Amino acid sequence: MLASNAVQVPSRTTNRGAPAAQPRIAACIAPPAFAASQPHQVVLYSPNAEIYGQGERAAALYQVVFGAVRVYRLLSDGRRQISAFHVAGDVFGFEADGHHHFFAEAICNSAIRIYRQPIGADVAREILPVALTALIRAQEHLLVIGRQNAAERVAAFLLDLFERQDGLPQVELVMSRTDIGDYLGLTIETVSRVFSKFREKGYIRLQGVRTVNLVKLEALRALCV
Amino acid sequence: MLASNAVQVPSRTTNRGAPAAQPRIAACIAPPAFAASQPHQVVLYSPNAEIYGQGERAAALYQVVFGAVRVYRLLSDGRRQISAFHVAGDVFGFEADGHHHFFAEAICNSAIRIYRQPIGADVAREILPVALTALIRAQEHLLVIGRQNAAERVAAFLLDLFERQDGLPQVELVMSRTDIGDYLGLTIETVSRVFSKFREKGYIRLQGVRTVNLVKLEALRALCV
DNA sequence: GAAGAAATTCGGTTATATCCTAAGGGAAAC
DNA sequence: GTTTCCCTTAGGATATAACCGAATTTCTTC
Repeated sequence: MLASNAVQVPSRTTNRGAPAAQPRIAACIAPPAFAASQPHQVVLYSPNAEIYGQGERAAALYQVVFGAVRVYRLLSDGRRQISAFHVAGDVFGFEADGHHHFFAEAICNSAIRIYRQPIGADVAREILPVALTALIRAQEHLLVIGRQNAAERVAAFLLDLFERQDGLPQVELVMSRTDIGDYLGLTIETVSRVFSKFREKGYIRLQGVRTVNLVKLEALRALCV
Repeated sequence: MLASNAVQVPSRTTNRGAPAAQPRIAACIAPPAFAASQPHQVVLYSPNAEIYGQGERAAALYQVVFGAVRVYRLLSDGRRQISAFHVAGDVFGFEADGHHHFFAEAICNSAIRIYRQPIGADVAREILPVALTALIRAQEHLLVIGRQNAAERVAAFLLDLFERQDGLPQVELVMSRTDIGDYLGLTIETVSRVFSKFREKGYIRLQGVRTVNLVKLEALRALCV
């Protein structure tokens, strides 16, 4: 079905999660289409498996078929900043100079569609709006972590997930508290405290640790205006 | 030379700077070219003049001919996050959905080349790498304000200016301490204190308030690795 | 050159989030 | 069913940067 030389084997395992498993080539499922007309392959990744690493040559675009991905950068002492989470349908892996400036890892079991063709004018026109959306998201996130306090950051995070889920008020957190903290520029203790405070105030209801019901949307919205 | 209906008049004045002056149409100078083949106009802006505002319809791309621009976003209580500074040659004003999500203002007297044409496939291919560079810059800035302390942020800021100036160790700060603070997610007092500390340690030398000599580049680099 | 206004720097206090430690809970493995 | 491990929650001390007030410098304007 697919040539074996197309398999990408993760070269690196992070020190934050479980050992990365070998990605396997999946049957070609057909979920949210981006450029399905373009030749591509679909690769499966286990939790915490590296999809690409900082410094590697970049020659592909990636689209989440199912699962979730975190894109992040590290300081030498281990401090980590997650710049984005990606879920089904999202395209990521844009690089300007042929090299990856970030790490990308699967958060949970995930399937990633990989496009390895060079970008022609037609493709550029297709992915430009996707790249611009990512740019705006990143710049809006700058406001959140640069100028908002802990509660405001968490509220913005929950509302962002909410809106990405087409307004379903029950939000599934695929990522851990550590991931959320590293995305919001906070520690896990602070994230946990804010979740507790929101629960006490009746803004949210927690079913287990990974399921959040947004009860008082207005209160959350009022926090991050 | 240029049609008078092409003049863009700033509709809004910020509460942070001096009143905005009317932009005037400039003679067509010919500095760093981006898409000089495309039809465009050049508009002059006075310090603190608004180039575009959040919510306005976005139908143009902008390139700094000379001067400097800040792009920022506001919270309702006035907190401000500057997402980028742009200097001669930089292209900005990308928007994904036909609306501006940010404000753009001239910092000093500036000339801006404005391209109003819709983006075709050929143009998309040309500006995609520019947009991707902006995306990477924004995401790298997330690491700075999300995970680095005050000294590390200022060091990263100075080194960024240094590298954008092709390695000239004398850096001219076109922006105020307030702007720097709002770019780094710090208050002006903290920015000022870090400058003083760097001066005491011999990392930098200050000639006046707006001229910085980077004396110990290695020390600054060591701060933000 | 003098006066006024704005921007910057400085000092001290306070608040927020981190750091550190430990307890509690849930999922996976045995 | 039990154990183990990891993630999460919780509590208290600490540190960093914000906040407040004021002095100083720099730039404008006359």
